[in-house]
Amino acid sequence: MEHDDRFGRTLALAHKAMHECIDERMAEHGASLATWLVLHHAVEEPDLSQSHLASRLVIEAPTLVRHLDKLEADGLLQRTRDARDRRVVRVRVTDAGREVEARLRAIADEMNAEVRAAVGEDHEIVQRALERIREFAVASLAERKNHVTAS
Amino acid sequence: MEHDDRFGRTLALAHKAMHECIDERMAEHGASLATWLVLHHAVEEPDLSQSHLASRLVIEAPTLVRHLDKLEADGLLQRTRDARDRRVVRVRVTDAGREVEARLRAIADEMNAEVRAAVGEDHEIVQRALERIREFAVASLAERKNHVTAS
DNA sequence: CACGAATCGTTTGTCCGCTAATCATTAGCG
DNA sequence: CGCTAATGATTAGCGGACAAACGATTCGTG
Repeated sequence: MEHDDRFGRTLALAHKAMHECIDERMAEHGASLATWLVLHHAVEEPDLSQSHLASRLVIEAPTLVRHLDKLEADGLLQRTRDARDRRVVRVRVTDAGREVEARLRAIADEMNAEVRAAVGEDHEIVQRALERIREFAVASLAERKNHVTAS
Repeated sequence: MEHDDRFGRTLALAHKAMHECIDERMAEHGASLATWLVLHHAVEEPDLSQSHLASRLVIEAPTLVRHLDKLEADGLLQRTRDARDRRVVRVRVTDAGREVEARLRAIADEMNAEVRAAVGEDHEIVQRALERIREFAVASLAERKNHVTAS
């Protein structure tokens, strides 16, 4: 009783605990999960524009700006205006940034392996289920927006 | 390729999409997921102290204070100082608050059912897996803190 | 070619979460 | 008894997300 077996609640609590755990581990290296994600995607795809990088990260442009401000101030990446289209800013990770990213990625990979082990043999089922949840929610949201614009 | 099959990422994206979807539905009633959760737990267990309510919600006391400020200003609940221990504040939902809570709970239940359907027959497996993830992360975090205090 | 529309990055302001510090009150112990 | 310690709520301030509005630039169509 009182266990509140709502799916969304379980999902939220699992997410919160895992996020907190990773954040804590990365904090020992003076970083955070959010800034690592930026750094990671910027390493994976060099010279992205900020808007493209934001869409890879599934965050909005203003959120990205602050992370880039911090990472640039820490000397982990550089912002350069594109010569051909002077509106866009290209993001490039420095050597120091690549080193930090590698250390943080090791943490993320380790955490990932531990969680996968904790889940056990069902991890593929679970991962697919999570993807379906996301697809459903995104579709539901999109449909709602259509109704609004149609009204 | 480039699919980034990290478990934590999938979890985070599913959580984000579902949270956004529920928030959007509740926004049509002038509410948010966060404030509904407060209202809901306050209805379920009347006359809780704020610190106990916060622990039920798995948020910190200062976070709760702001939600209570808003809900009280909207006339959905009342705060009264306990006579026996004048430090504690007891939270009681008003009739208007109960009405709003019921409407929002209907939204939550509907969303829950839809997500469960989207997941399919594996929903129990998935829910248990999410609970294991949380347990692992919480345990890992606690152990880390022990090491810190022991050092 | 020129002017209105779209695009890109940024600023501003809000929401929700946290920690650290503060204030009132109560508990406990000398 | 009285003083210190602990407890409950609050305030202040920060991190990370968002939307809305703004300047700068480029596009596109007349």
